[in-house]
Amino acid sequence: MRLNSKSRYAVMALADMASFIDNKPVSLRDISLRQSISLQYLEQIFLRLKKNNIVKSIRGVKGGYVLTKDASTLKLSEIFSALDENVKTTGCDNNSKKGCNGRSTKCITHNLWDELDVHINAFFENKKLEDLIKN
Amino acid sequence: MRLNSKSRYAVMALADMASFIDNKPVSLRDISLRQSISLQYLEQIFLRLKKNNIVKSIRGVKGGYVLTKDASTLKLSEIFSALDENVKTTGCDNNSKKGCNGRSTKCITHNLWDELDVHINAFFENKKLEDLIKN
DNA sequence: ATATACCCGACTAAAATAGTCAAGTTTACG
DNA sequence: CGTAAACTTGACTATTTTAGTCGGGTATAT
Ligand code: FES
Ligand code: FES
Repeated sequence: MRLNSKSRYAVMALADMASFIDNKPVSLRDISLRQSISLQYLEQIFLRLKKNNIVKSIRGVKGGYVLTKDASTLKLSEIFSALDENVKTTGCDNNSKKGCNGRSTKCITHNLWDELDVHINAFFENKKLEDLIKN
Repeated sequence: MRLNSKSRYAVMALADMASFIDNKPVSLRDISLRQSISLQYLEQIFLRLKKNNIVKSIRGVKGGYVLTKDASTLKLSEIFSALDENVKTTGCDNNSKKGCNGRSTKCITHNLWDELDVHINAFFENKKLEDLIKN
């Protein structure tokens, strides 16, 4: 099981922002340099974060991004869902009655993977952005 | 985060075997039919399981596979590692001192992903094959 | 004016995934 | 003995996902 780089970078970038507590906007260029993440990749990521109201943008010179909520209330699960990075270990469509094998009942492992999803999501639900900057 | 089909099928197939408690060998053909998994894919999977001593094989007519240990002691983590399906959410080489960004120190999110790995692995470590057949 | 910084859609090389194919070997059973 | 059932093994492939890049915008402080 891997984590994709978009999510990893998103958390990294937001943690970077949060560690500079002055509420001036932070430019992606700065994050890019400090964290060694491609600027153009960051732009892609922040578009998503913005659309999902995790950051807001200020355009023009001296512009950048600011967090819309405090790092102490921002959950990792919010960040992940903003990037469509959802945990899904089942092989079937969870919204359907059908199983991963195409049959009309769920397979013998379905409940296990369901439990696993819950287990992993709990981690993201309980972690706040703040938790990783007070290090 | 997804789970690959090899691991999912491996657990499914082993659970199938474990639910027939008579200790006669179970043929892949039977598992294939009961669980709707491609026979040839199962062969590939069981090669791995055999090499890692999770099952043993009996060749020839009336042959098949049998579990080498009891379902009550077989941990999911053993199955996963047999298939090289390891949890790894960090972006860096954990054995190296270097960070995911190529620098000489670990990045600001490294400890978080490390914690996540531990969290997920704990699930596989605590789950036994038996847990999913007494349903 | 102009440089800084966000905005956004399209594109792509490389890797991973989810299998299939083909050609064996071994052994129970009639 | 012959044969079918079942394991063994390596190679191959189509598709999808990943991890970005490219290129052309628009807004605004100075
Ligand atoms: S994983 Fe949902 S039915 Fe198999
Ligand atoms: S994830 Fe290990 S250094 Fe970034």
